[in-house]
Amino acid sequence: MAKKFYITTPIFYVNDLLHIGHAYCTIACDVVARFKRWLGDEVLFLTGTDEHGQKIAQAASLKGKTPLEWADYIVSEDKKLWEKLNISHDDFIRTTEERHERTVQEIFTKLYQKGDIYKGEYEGWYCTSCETFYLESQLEGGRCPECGKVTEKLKEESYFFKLSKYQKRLLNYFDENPEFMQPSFRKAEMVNFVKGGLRDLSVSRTAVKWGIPVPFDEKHTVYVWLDALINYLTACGYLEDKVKFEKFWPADVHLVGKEIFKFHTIIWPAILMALGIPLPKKVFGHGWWTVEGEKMSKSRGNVVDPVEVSEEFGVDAFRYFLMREVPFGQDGDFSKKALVRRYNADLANNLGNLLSRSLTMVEKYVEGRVPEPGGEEKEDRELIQKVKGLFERVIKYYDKLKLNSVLGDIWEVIDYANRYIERTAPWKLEKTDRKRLETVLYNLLETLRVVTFYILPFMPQTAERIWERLGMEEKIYNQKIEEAQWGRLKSGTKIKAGKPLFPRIKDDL
RNA sequence: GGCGGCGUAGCUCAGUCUGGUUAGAGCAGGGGAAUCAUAAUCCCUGUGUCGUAGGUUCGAAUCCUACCGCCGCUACCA
Repeated sequence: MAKKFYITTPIFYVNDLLHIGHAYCTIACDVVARFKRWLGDEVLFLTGTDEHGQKIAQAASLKGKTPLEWADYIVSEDKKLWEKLNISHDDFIRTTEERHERTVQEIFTKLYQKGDIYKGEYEGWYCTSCETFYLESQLEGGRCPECGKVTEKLKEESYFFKLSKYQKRLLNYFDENPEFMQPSFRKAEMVNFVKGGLRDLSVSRTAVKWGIPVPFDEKHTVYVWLDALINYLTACGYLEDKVKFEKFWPADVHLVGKEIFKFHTIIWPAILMALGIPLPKKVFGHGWWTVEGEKMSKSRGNVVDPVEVSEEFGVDAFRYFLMREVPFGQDGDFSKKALVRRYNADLANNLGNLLSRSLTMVEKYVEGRVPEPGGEEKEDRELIQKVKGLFERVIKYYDKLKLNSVLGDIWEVIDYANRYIERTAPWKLEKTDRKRLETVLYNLLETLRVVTFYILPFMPQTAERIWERLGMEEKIYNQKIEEAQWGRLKSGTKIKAGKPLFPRIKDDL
């Protein structure tokens, strides 16, 4: 029976176009989703957009649009980006969709009836020109942190979620499920935070009009975070498809940025506990990208546009760089210099050149056809062992989402294959030992063929291109996992030598 | 302020939990080989105060203390 696998990105706020950080998160999910599909799991990979809230209404009116018109525009841009980056999501949820609004209202009502949401008063400092409430701690010298104007203390009617009630249960859960939060250094911060005491959470607003109405009290709208988090339930059929819900919930991985880790590891679990629903198995908080050593920000004007980078270096090179450059979970630095270095060293010199030299030799020495392998010698066995051992090593890393280590292991095999060529020196064998030559070339091609399966989740286009070069007729996407076993390459297959996969980039930057 | 983390080769880091061979890897640099290949590849090449000062120990990058430097978290802004 196929296992299920439910993985999510956050839903991205539609206040602006997406940047490298969003692309990073989504590409990482895509890699994992593709790998799991290859394993034969039934995958639900979800992404989408968070469309409610004051900021969206403001952004829209600034452009002379209604909030929904504005959201529609951003959504169409987001979808274009995911297509460009080869993102293979199964669903794209928008919080303005009817299926979601109904789910949120249902859940709000349920929690209210249960007593976990109650009506109270929210006390805060209100800035009339920004129409926003602030906590005392957010004020800068008693003034609005946004516009600097004087704020006034106001009380607002609000519904509250009894977050405080779940403090103990959360700590117990963290304790009993050490894998729940990753990376571990962020876990410590969360545990600490909960230990410090939890206050009930205001989960409705009367000042915010652009939001989902509280069903039994329409002057309130649902707080955007509650609205947003519930998307994970909506999309797997919480309300409308019991069978689907039973199958996919709980989510296997919520992959989120470190800045929203807390919402996913504290507030979200507490809500689920209140609903009596199992918690997601894992929440992973990834790091941020700086650019040329500097924090990325609009005001600095250094926001990296994923479209631009993919157009300049290729989508796969971009995907590769993001996944390879930084241990997953840590912050990383994006620079063209670093990208070019990775591109040349890993993609052009190691992988690309390995393919080129292998295919050329097959063309020159054995008429472009996969030869018949003969008896194995020591270096053959070493190579084959490396290739065969890849699966076991890689799957451990996938479980921990150490995607950069997955690539590290794949490239170890690629490096080894280059060394294998030097050791066996086929150009000499060509003159001295045809049988041995054929074995060596077969092993090389077979190594490339198997490795291509491992490259596929990271660089789908590249995998497809290598696959074609190797003379495979079926699409690699349709291949079952068994095809990655050593020795499935058929002798006699006609290969297709061609231009370099990754032409070297002159690094005069 | 409170809690936590980090400081190892020019650069990025592994190793520290479970103390014990000459402290490792990649990239960059230097030398050489080879010629199938995208001047790619392969081989050789690092005497590094393992932040500083103490301590524990037969023995510490690894445990403890202090100090210096950097960073994260400290809720309702997505």
